[in-house]
Order: sequence, then structure tokens, then C-alpha cells
Amino acid sequence: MPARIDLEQRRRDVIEAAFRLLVSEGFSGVSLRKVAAESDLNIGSVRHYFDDHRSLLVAAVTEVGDRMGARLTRYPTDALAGLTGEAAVEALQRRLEELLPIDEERRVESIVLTEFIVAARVNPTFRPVTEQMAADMRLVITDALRVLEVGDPAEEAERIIAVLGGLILDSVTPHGSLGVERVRTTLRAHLRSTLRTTPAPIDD
Amino acid sequence: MPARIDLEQRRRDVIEAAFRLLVSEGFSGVSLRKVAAESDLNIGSVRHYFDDHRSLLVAAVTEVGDRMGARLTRYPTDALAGLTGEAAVEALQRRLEELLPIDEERRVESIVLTEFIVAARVNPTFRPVTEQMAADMRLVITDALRVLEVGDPAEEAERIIAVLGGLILDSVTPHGSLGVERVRTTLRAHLRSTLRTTPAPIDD
DNA sequence: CTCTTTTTGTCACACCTGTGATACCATTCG
DNA sequence: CGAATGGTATCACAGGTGTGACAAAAAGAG
Repeated sequence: MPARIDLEQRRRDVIEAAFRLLVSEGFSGVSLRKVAAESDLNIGSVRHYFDDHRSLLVAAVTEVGDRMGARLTRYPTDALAGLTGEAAVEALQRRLEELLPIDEERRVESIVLTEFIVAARVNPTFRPVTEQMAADMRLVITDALRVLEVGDPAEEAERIIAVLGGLILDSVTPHGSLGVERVRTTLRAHLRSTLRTTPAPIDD
Repeated sequence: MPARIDLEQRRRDVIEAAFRLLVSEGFSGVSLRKVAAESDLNIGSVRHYFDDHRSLLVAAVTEVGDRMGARLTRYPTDALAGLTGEAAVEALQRRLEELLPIDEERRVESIVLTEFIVAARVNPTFRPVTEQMAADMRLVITDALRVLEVGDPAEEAERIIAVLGGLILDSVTPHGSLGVERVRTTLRAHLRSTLRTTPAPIDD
């Protein structure tokens, strides 16, 4: 059987093309014909690697989910044990910056993820992936805060998740001109306040 | 000339129908024919009140922008002057809850706004409105923090905006099962920390 | 070589979209 | 009354969509 073609690689290429379309045209711009053109393939070929339009999209959201999951677990939580003050802030900051659109690669993933999250509101097909991601994120952050001995880790994790989500949406979408530096410093400020570094200078 | 029909009211009805479609089917579900069906009108009538598909959407995003703007300026900022502690938290909380999807009306507006914000990333048509909204929000919150004599109001406003955005996205989208109560308490917790009420109970 | 299986390519179909161009109705004005 | 105008209703067209059904090509297996 002629299996010259690396099937997995081809699928990856097609998904990558879908990512580019997601970025440039948004969710509704990802049609089979456009994906075929973007990946320099015939629509017949694309349909050979993906049964459906739907299954292509599911593969795409799964891919971005996997990548985000990998970013989440890149740094072991145990390594946070014992850290305090600015060292704790920096360690946590490094972990969470993995999820922020601070470079082109992460920007693409953030956009793709955002498009799917919004699409999932109406299209239940994508919910398993987005819900799994949200659950993983909640768990990892909560655990990290617990190891760092933060009071009420669940509540503080909720706030951090909200901050992350807001920052991602703001910087990905062009309504606030929220630059990379601003995103990072805003996150850092929030982490400092969460970890109760800088003991609240009250000025009166 | 037979002007029996209240033109503005009709336009409002159509926009309301567009809102319902935005909620139930998302941005790409808002077609002229569907809007016509949803508003119990003929497509010819819809096109009589709105030249374009595009101009209908612009009218819709403008409407939601106006409503959000009204919510932002509902409470005068001056009324915050002199407030401290829990009173300040509650006052600010009440203002900001206007923007959160805490009831059905606000939920619809949040969804509509979210759909347009995401759409605006790729479709520059909607940017003027979304950018104006973001600017207004930034200004109002910054002013409020200034009146409440918070240090570095701009930076703290940025964080509050991020929290609001994240909470809205999380509660509107079904990936985290973030209930109304949880949204409110999370916001309140953040405002308490911003206004430095509850002087950080460290437990060791 | 032939056979088999993968990969590519092409039609056609039904459906939905926005839109241009109308016609028709109804009501108010002169 | 007639006429003008706001409102309603259709039709047709070009363009895009996913998909079913194929055929053609290409390359390893025997």
C-alpha cells in the first residue's frame, strides 16, 4: 500500500492552515475550500484526511487544547514549594505567561482558542475540549496557589483566571491597544497582590 | 405620506430580533432572512428599514454600545467622593455589576457585545463602537478609582477591566459553569483587594 | 507485469446568503 | 376623487457552502 505520505504530518499541515484562517478570517471563514487553498491542497485531499467539516474543526480545537494543556503542565507544581515573595511571583508569572499572547506563536493559539470558546457557546461540538481546558486551568492554578500557601486558593484562582481571560481577550481583540508589556505588568501586579507581596502601603 | 408606522420603534424591534439571533445562533446566524422571520416581518420590510446587512449589524452594535454606555454613566462618579472601606466597595460593586450578566437583560447584552467584540477583530466595521466602549469604560473606572483615592488608578483600572472581561466571557460561555453568585463574589473580592479593605489576614 | 490501496481531482446537487429590481398594497394628502 | 408615498412582498441572480459520488492517478505488493 502506498503510504508515502505521513498522514499525521498532513493532518497537522491542514490544521495549521485552519489556524491561519481562524486568525485572518475568524471562525466562519474556515471553509473546506479555503482550507484547501491555504494548505495548497485540493479539497478532495482535505476531505480525505478529514471526513467532515465538523471533524476538521474538532481536530483543530483539540490541537489547540493539547497545546494549551502542554503549556499548563510544562512546569511542575512542586517546584513552587517554599517560594515566597518576589521569587514566588516570578515563578507563577513565568507559568502563566505561557498562556498569554506574548509572542506570535502564543498569539495565534490565543486567537484560535478565543474563537472556539465563543463558538462553543452556540455549538456544543467544541464544549468537551473547552470545558476540559477550563477545568485543567482551574486545577493547575488552584494547586499552585495551595503550594504557595495562599489563603482561599479556589477563590484566588477564580480571580486569576478572570484576569487571564480578560487580558487575553483584550490584547487579542483590537479595542484597547493593550500591548504585550502592559499585559505582563498587569498580570504581575495582580500576582503580587494575590501573593501579598508589597504589604499594602496605605498612605494616610 | 402614510407614516403611521413608528419607524424608530420598528427599527428597535428588528434590532431586538437580531439580538435574539445573536444569542441563540451567534454572529454568523444573523442573516436578513432569519432576522425577518424572528421579527415576524418580510425580508422586504427589513430591507426597507435597513439598507444593508452590514448597516443592520452596525445598528445592533451601536445599540448595545449605547446601552452599555448608559449603564456606565448611570451613577455619577462624584457620588463616590469620600467613601471608604466597605461602603466604597459596595458603591463600586453596584456600578460595575451593571456591566455583568447578572440577569437576563444584562446577559443578552453581554452576549451580544462579546459576539461583536470577537467579530470586530476581523471585521473593522464594528471597531469604532467597540473601541469607544472600551475607552469609556477605562475612563469611567479610572475616574472612579481616582475619586476613591486609589493609588495608581490607571493600573488598577486595567486590572478591574481585565477581571470584568474575564468574568463576562466565563459566565457567558459555558466552559466554566460560573454562576451569577460566583461572579459577584469574585468581583467583590477583587474590589476589596483593590480598595485595600480587610487588611490582609495573614494566618501564621 | 497486474492488483490493491492510497491520494488526488472533479462533478453535481441542494441549500443558504446578500442584493438588485421590481410590483403591489394601503393610507394619507391635495 | 386621484396621486403620491411609505410599507410589504416576490422574483431572480450570482456567489458561496458542505457533501455524495465518482473517476483518475500514483505507488508499493505480489
